[in-house]
Amino acid sequence: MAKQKDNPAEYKRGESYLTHVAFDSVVFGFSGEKLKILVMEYHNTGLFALPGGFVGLKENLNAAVRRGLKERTGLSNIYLEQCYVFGDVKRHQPEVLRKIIKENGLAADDKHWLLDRFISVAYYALINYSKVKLQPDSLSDSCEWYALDAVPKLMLDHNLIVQKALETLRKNLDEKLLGTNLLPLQFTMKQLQQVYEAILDEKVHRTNFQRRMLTSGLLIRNEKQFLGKAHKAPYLYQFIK
Amino acid sequence: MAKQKDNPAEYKRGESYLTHVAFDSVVFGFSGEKLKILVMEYHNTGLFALPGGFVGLKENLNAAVRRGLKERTGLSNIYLEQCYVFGDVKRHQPEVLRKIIKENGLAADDKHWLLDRFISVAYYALINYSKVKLQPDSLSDSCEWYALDAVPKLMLDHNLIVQKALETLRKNLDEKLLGTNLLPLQFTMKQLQQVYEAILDEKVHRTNFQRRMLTSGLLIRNEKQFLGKAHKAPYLYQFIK
DNA sequence: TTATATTGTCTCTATTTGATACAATAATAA
DNA sequence: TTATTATTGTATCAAATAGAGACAATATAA
Repeated sequence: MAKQKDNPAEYKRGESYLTHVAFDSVVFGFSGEKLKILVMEYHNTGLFALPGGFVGLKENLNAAVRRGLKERTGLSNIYLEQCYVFGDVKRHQPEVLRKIIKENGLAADDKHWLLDRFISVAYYALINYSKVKLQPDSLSDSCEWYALDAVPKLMLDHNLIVQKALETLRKNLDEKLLGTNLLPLQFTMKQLQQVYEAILDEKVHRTNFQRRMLTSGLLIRNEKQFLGKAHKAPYLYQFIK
Repeated sequence: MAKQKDNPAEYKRGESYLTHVAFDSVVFGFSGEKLKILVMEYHNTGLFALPGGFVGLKENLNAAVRRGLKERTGLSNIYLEQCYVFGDVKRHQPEVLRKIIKENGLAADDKHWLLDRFISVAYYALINYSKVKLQPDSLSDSCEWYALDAVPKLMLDHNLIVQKALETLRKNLDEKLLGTNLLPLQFTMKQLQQVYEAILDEKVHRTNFQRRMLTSGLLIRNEKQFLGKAHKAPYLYQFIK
């Protein structure tokens, strides 16, 4: 639920956002054969959180999430899916938010809109890791990639959100070769296999995987990729839209 | 987004609910070999809507939805799943809500909380049709079953919500024999097949369906059901929890 | 030229799915 | 009592799909 907007007065009073509604994004990237997600860290608090934000009074929910992602990653046209709404009362922990507000030199009176209860709509996003330019916002001093097996303890129920996002991603993985969203436009079969293995967290049989991908009819084969390695060069594939 | 609570003053001012957050439920039942859903009609307005409601200030989102369903159907322990959050600006149509408020003799001043913009969390529920005792609320004069192919034009984006719920249900149909939630505790294979056919809106191959269900290991076979028909009596099955 | 690591294809088998045949049977009609 | 009828449950084909491994092709290094 990290903030992403920075317009002074309205922002402080929360007048430009829908009250009680927030969103959080689990942004997946793939690098070094690992699945990673974006995590923000707040100034001087030791608190980690998922990138998120609030919905403008005249803004579509999905558009708000895209705006947030754009501000953090610089990317538009991101693959994005809703995954779950977290609406339990116990996720309301004003003391946590108060800490963040205080450390940022804002007035943390009890009426501050950030101290209210929020329902959070969770999304997951799949992005091309190498295209991202990370941008923290004014409340946080970093926005960094963390491998899934090294995600720190996050505030509120954000670790739960990560779990739910991963489950949803796994469930949806096969429809239209979702995994390709984590790769550049052109990729080798091995890369695609590694993405699958990272998401499913299990090994995949190489030649059967290759057969399945090729017979899916969703890939087109391009020229070969010569990397100067002492073995047969792989073809480059790309997803057919 | 039909209201479901009736406590006078607070209700009018909306002080007991989270602002901007609503929920709508697509309640599926199975009867007469058809899939049906619950639809409410508002007094004197010709407006039809899904049963829904709002979330208490100290109430879990999921609990609010269960409360709503309990009030409408009398049932607890309903099978319930989130399906999507509808958060577009264009679903905000205060004139529609104003009409409902007016026809119910309430003060429809421009500040009425119902006229605000709402994000709606859509759920679908699967219930045992024969167990339901329908209850309209004070704003609506009916709460009735409609076959899926005979659902009237609903207010706002509620027809879209129905569509999304059906899609989600179809996608989830196979996990843990979802369809059994629409049947009594014990049922014949034919009934289960009819539920599948109603949900998928297509015929299913009888003996292959039977094989698939039996090998799933999720059904236990009980005694036979003798209905006095001039043919072999079917076994009764039930879902293993 | 040979060796090496990897890629792409093929094959063999096992499993799952689709389609059909057929025996079992609860009530009814003869 | 016996034959008839509409189903139900099971078995058995073939076709499609998935799992496991063999092997040839090949881009570079030795």
